Amino acid sequence: MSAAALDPPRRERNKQEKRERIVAAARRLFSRKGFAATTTAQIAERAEIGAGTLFLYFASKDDLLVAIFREQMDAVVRGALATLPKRGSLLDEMVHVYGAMIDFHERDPELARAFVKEMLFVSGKNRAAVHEFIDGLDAQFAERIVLRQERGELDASVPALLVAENCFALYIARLQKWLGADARLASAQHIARLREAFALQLRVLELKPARVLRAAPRTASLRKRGR
Amino acid sequence: MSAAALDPPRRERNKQEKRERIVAAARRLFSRKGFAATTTAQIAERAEIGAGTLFLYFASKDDLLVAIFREQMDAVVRGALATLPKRGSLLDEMVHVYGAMIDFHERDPELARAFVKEMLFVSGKNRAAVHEFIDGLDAQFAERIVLRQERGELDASVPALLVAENCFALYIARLQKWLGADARLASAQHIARLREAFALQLRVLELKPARVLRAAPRTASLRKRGR
DNA sequence: GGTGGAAACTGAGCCTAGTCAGTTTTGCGA
DNA sequence: TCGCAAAACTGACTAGGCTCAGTTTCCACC
Repeated sequence: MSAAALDPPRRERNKQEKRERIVAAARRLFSRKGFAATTTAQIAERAEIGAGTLFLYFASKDDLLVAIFREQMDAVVRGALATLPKRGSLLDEMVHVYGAMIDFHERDPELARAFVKEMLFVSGKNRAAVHEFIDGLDAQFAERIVLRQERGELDASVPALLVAENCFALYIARLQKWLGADARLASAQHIARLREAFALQLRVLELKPARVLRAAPRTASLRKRGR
Repeated sequence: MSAAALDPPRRERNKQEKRERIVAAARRLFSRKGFAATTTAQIAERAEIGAGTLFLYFASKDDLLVAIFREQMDAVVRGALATLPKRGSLLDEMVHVYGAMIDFHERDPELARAFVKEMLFVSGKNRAAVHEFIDGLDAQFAERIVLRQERGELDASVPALLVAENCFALYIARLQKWLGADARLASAQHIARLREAFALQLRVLELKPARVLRAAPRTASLRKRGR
């Protein structure tokens, strides 16, 4: 009926719209009842599709979560990059961006937990998207490192991309530790920890003469930081 | 019958023995048919217990996997620590130990994948065990760092434990990336990558005058390493 | 040696992610 | 306008992890 003046890609449009309905339904239910307590049948019902249709769009419930979350992380990172502190140090910039992600994760730790657990293990289109996200982030910071290296502020003999990749590794590993814990630290504290870790990695970029200043008493270097 | 001269803790002994049977059955089935293809019912049958009994000993199938794997990793690390290269650098030592773990993971990537995905998110007794394992490993390396700091070989102003923790983070993050990939690199290549990452982190420990030697051409620092 | 109650155990059955044979919708060429 | 192949969709069904009400085993105390 009335299949009149629709752009040729009607099929495509329908599909896209259906996908949106699924995502919207899932988002709502996940945040309302939690990830584990939401069934795929409920999502399908709310999206007004058959129970099996959901799996034509997403390979699994986990896949769906990762797709949703990754899109949101994109926005978070874009926002953070747009509000970088003027004249801040590289460390400040990194903490600003990664801190924004951490704050976001803190809003719904159960979802974040499931996402962080899955993100590196999804396959298919989502896997590519996740890795593009990570590579993009690494590239952003690598660029900012190079910028400073060219300005002579940082040691130019250090491979910038590798530093950026290492920082992401520090972020993800600590995030997992944080979210994996039953009793969770406040995000502010977690960010402070991450800053320490970053600072240590970024020291390799410091120009040589600048160091040595505050030499700690030797035994202090093994001291356990309060947990 | 003949319940004669058994030590009082019979209950305890039975429990321990039953746990062993479950672990043995699971190990065998997992390595024979893979993790996903093994059902908890099969494990229970082989261990000669009821289907529900398994869950009195392990909270979930994942929990069981983590318990088994962690015990094995203990052995791997003990072995690697016992065969540390004499007179090797700190980097050599780290690559020796973490490389042994990677080689172990390569033997059964499907199991390793499942383990690595779960290990930081398990709860209960297993969670404590996993974190003891990690903390123990970090402490080992921190000790070796301090040793060299005291000998004057490394910069004593750098917090040793934090360096060790960062290295573990690099290990775990890269391991996840490696195991998450569909087409997997040979472990030797993966170890080489990890070595690079470690090397970069460990530079912070170098004594100041030693650096600058081979200054790379400035633009080279962003160059993408071949993948 | 008997007994009460706790700890350990069992397996039928529940729940839900994911499948697939069959049905409907769509786009296109005649 | 019609026919038809391919794409999209459906929901009854399956598999398997996990639960829990009921049963058995164990042991401390009489």
